[in-house]
Amino acid sequence: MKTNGVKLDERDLRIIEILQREGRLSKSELARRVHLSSTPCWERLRHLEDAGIIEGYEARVSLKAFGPLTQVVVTVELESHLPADFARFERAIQDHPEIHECDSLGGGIDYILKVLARDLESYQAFMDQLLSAGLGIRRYFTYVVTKPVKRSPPPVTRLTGPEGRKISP
Amino acid sequence: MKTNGVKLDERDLRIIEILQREGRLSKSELARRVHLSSTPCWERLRHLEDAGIIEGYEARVSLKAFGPLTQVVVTVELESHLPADFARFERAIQDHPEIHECDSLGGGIDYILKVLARDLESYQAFMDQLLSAGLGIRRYFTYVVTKPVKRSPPPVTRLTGPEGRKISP
DNA sequence: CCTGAAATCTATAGGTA
DNA sequence: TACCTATAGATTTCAGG
Repeated sequence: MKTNGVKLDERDLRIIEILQREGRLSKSELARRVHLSSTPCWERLRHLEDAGIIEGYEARVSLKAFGPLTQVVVTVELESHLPADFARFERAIQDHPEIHECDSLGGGIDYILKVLARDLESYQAFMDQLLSAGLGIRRYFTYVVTKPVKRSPPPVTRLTGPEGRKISP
Repeated sequence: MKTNGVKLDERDLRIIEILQREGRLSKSELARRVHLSSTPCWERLRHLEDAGIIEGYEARVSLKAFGPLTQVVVTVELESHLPADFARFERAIQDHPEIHECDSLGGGIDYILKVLARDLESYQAFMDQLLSAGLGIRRYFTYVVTKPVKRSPPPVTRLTGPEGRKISP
């Protein structure tokens, strides 16, 4: 990984913070918010994007609007922990849009998945298919999401020191 | 909840799909992509936003760029399952930006949290503080995220029938 | 759903401290 | 280096068909 560090000052962090919550704000309004004229603000934003600090922008969709839908959290333990087995599982995960979140975990659970399905029946049909795919899944646990309690952008700007800080893109 | 259903056709779903991945696409380019001129496309988008189907837009930030950071998945079980206890816990969750995801679950775990911290030490300090806050947490399990495997927009447009479908906003 | 046009925004050029 | 103003070209928004 290249570690050509980049200094981000308070203004850069503020730009990030604003766009994490209002991703489609116009560049001119953004400039107003951070007390800059449009050019330097535009240059800062371009830098944040080019450096890969801002990776992209996403519309956030209301699941309720499309409801009824079923969200499920699934924990997965694999049969075997050889690197090739992990790799095969992780590759397969990418092919299934139903799985929209997956993290590898330490501490007794190998993976945690977040699955979106029309209902529990189609969730189970999906899992049956996944289990039959020869991915070396030893066991899994299903936890239905009964209520989404909170979803907010990762607080990256709060975890960086108060003064300018090196960032590795 | 008002259930004034709204019909979404293929074009609307396509608009949603595109903006879920390219949230800052210009409206004129969006119109090009869905083979419309800019006015009707603009009207459709405005409707999706006004109806709350598209809730907002977010910049996606690279956690690696801000690294080293520690992501932790935490499962929580409460002492007591009275509605007031759930409510108190859920209210408290909102006040902590470190917790950027929280879902209420069925199946033996009450809540699952996603916590972002600078390192394991500050994660533990945060949890100690949360445990001392009198939220009725009986026990919790910590699973460090060793590798983010996948993150993609929820596939809402795939879960809706092929023809126009009623949506409740 | 279209065209057209005024208001606004974007991206760049050129200049100051 | 970091900021500014000015401006041509693109985009957004809306009126009218």
